[in-house]
Amino acid sequence: MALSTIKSDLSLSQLLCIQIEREIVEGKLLPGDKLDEEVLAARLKASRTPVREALRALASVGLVHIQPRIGATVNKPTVSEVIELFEVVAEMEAAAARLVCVRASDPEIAKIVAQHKSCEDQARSGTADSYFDANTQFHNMIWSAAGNHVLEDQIVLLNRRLSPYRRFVTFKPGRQEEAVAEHAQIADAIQNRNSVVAVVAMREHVTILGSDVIQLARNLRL
Amino acid sequence: MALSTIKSDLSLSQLLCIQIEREIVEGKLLPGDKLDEEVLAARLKASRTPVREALRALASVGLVHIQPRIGATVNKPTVSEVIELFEVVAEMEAAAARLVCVRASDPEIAKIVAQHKSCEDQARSGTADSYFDANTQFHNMIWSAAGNHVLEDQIVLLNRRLSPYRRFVTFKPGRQEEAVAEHAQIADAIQNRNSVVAVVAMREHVTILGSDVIQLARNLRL
DNA sequence: TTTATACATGATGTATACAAAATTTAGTTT
DNA sequence: AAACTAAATTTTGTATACATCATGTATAAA
Repeated sequence: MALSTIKSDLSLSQLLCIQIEREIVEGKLLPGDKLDEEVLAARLKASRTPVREALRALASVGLVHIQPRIGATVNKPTVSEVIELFEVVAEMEAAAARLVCVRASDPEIAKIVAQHKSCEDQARSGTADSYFDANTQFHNMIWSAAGNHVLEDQIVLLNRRLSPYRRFVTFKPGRQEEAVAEHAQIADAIQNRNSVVAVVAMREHVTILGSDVIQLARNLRL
Repeated sequence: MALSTIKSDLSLSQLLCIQIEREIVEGKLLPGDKLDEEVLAARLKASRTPVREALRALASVGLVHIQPRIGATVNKPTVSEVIELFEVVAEMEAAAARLVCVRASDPEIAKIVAQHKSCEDQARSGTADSYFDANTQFHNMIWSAAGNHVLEDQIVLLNRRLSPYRRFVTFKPGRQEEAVAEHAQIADAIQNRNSVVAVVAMREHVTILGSDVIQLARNLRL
C-alpha cells in the first residue's frame, strides 16, 4: 500500500528510469543493446519525452551510454573499466571505514559489529538471499556511519553502476565464507578504531570481490 | 577556428548546459536562485526542451537542485555539505596519489615533480592566473597518472561541483606559498614512491583548501 | 566487381501544444 | 484584521509535430 502510494507520486520519467534500470540490472537488457527511444516508448507505453529523460538520467549514473546524434545503448564497459570501477569503490569504502574509526559513535560501531555477527549467522544457516541482504546491510552501515552523505551517495552510485555485474558472484561457491572472514577483520579493526588496518582490510575485501566478478564474467564468456 | 567548429558540433542542450554552468561558476547565478524553464528558454533563445535537458544534466553533477513538480534552483549546499564535498575530494585525490606511488611510470612521476617546480616558479614570479593554471595542472597530472579513468572522472565531477566556491580562495593572501610547501611534500613522497606519506600529505593539502574556502565564505557572509 | 554518389529511410534533436499540479490571488467568513 | 476557501494563474510534466542529421540502399560509373 505504502509502496504503491510512493510509486504514484513519482513522475513517469522516474518510473521509466526505475524500470529500465531494473531490466539492465536483471540482465534483460544486455550491455551493448540499442535503446531506441521510440521502441522503448512504445513498449513502456509512454511518449519519447520521458523515455529520453530516463535514458539521460541512467547515462549520468553510467548504466547507459549516449552518443550524440546516434543514440543510447546499455553501457558496455571493458574489463579494465570494471576493474577500475571496483578499484574506486574499494578506495571509497576504505575511506568510509577510516572515517568510521575516526569519528563514529560507540553505539554505531556496536551496530556494525552486531551486523557482522548477523552476516555470520546468515552465512551459516540462511539462504543466499538472506546472506546477500545481511552483507548489503553491513556495508551500508559503514557508509552511513562514516558521517558523510556525499561519500555515501558516491558509493551508492558506483554500486548501482556495478550491480549488473555483481550478481555473477552469487555463483561462486565458498565466497560467502571468505567474505565473512574478511568482514571479521574489518569489524575487528573498526571495533578497535584501528583505521590503518580497517582501510587495508576493506580495500582488500572489495578488491577480492572485484577480482571474483571479473574472473566469473570471463568464465561465462561475457 | 577549431574551437568554434567543436562548439558547432555540440547540441543546443549541451551548449545551454555549458552556458548555465558558467553562469553558476562565475556567480552570475547564485545558490538558491530559481531556474525557471521558460525564463531561461526566453533569455537563451531556445525552447524549454533543451533547457530542461541542460538543467537535468547539471542536476546530475550536483550544481542544480531539482524538486519534482516544483522546479529547479541553483544548488545551495549547506556549509557541512561543502565540508563533506572537500572531504570526499581529499580522500579521492589521496587515493590517486597512492596509486601513482604504486604504479605510475618513472617518466610520469618525473613530469609531476617537474610540474611542482613550475608551480613554484609561478608562485614566485607569475600572475594569480598563471599560478592557478599551474596548480590545476599539478593536480590533473596526479589524477591522470593514477591510471584509473573512473577515479579521474569522479574527481573531475566533484571539482566541477565545488568550482563555484573555489574562487573565494583566490582572495586569501599567502595561500599560494602554503600550497606550494604542501605540494613539495606531496611531490617528494611521490618521487620516493612513499604511498603512506603521499596519502597523508595529499589528504591534508585538500582538507586545508576546504577549510580555507569555508572560512572565507563565512567571512564574506555567504 | 568494387566504389562512389545520391536518394530514401529512420532516428535523434528541438519546438510547440496540451495536461496536470502547484502557487497565487481574490473573495468570503469569522 | 486574520484565516480559510476557491478560482485564476503560472509552472512543470507529457505528448506530438517538425527539423536535422546519420545510416542504409540502390543505382551508376570505374
